[in-house]
Amino acid sequence: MPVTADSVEAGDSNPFGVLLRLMGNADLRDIAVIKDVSFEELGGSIVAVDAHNWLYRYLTTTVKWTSDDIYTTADGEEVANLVGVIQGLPKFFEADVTPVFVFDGAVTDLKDDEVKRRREQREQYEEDLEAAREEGDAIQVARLESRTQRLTDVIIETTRKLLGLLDVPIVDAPAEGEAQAAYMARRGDADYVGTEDYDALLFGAPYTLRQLTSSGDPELMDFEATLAEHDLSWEQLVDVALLCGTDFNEGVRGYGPKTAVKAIREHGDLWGVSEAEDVYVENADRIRDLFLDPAVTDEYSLETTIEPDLAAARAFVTDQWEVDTDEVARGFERIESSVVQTGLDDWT
DNA sequence: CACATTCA
DNA sequence: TGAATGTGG
Repeated sequence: MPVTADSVEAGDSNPFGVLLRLMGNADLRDIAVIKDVSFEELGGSIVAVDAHNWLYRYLTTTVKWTSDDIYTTADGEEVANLVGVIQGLPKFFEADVTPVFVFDGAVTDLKDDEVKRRREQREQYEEDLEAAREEGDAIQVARLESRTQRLTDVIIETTRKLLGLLDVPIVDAPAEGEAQAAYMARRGDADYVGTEDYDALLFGAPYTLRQLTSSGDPELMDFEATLAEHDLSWEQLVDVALLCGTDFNEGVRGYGPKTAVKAIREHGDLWGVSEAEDVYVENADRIRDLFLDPAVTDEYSLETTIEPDLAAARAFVTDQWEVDTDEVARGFERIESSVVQTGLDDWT
């Protein structure tokens, strides 16, 4: 599947990086076949991690409980991501799981409206935040800060740099990282897609791991089992999502997961439903295509032998960025011992 | 996105 | 029971 630039806004590398979610598709959870797995049984596998999703997860949950000044440099640059990376990687290494971080490329123009809405929303939050700071309302400040959290260029760049020093493979998606990760998994280059996003299912990711950032065991979302469970084709599953709502469209009022599945099965596809039940989904064909045939690339190489330059990585985090916490120190120790023990090192 | 609450 | 809506993270 070649790179198709049709549906991608050329050269527009998401300048906002905002990940405020105005609408998601948690509705898909009710449809998806999900089972619990243990991290141990993933040993030896490769996980294509949706890098933005993973980072965001760390920035909004794990890291935010440490105090700001720890990861804010003298110039006011917030690099909590460095803590997240060092804290999050050991989990993979210790289970002998090789992560591959897939970064987003250009933003799809269909998402323009969405991005615009998010930016406006963010600006509003920042105004409120300023006001809350002036009033000294600490609780409100904390709440709004979590909402304005975003992946800045510095965060993306320093994350990439650090992953590079740790010899963790990186892949650059032409558009959606999620789509690229799913593609790699479908080709068999990765065993799983790692993301919290249910969209992975719509991109046809055979197996998706959720909750990779939390301490418990992950969830496994099974694509084929999901289709079989509801007797749907991939195309039909996407149509179901179009009715419920995706990142690219608002759902049709009155259609949740149950109703949507029922309708699609009854009428075959979205057009059948449109005709029979008088509903309309804007840009349906384009969005459909975005999930079924997204812009992806074969230009990637996966080096599964990880040989981190720990000295350089430590220097980067603690000296250059002056992030020196117990969490970071422990994270490095765990990385050091796990990489050696699990044989991710190439000593042959 | 998860979870709780409310409405039909 | 399922859909819609609001809140917290």
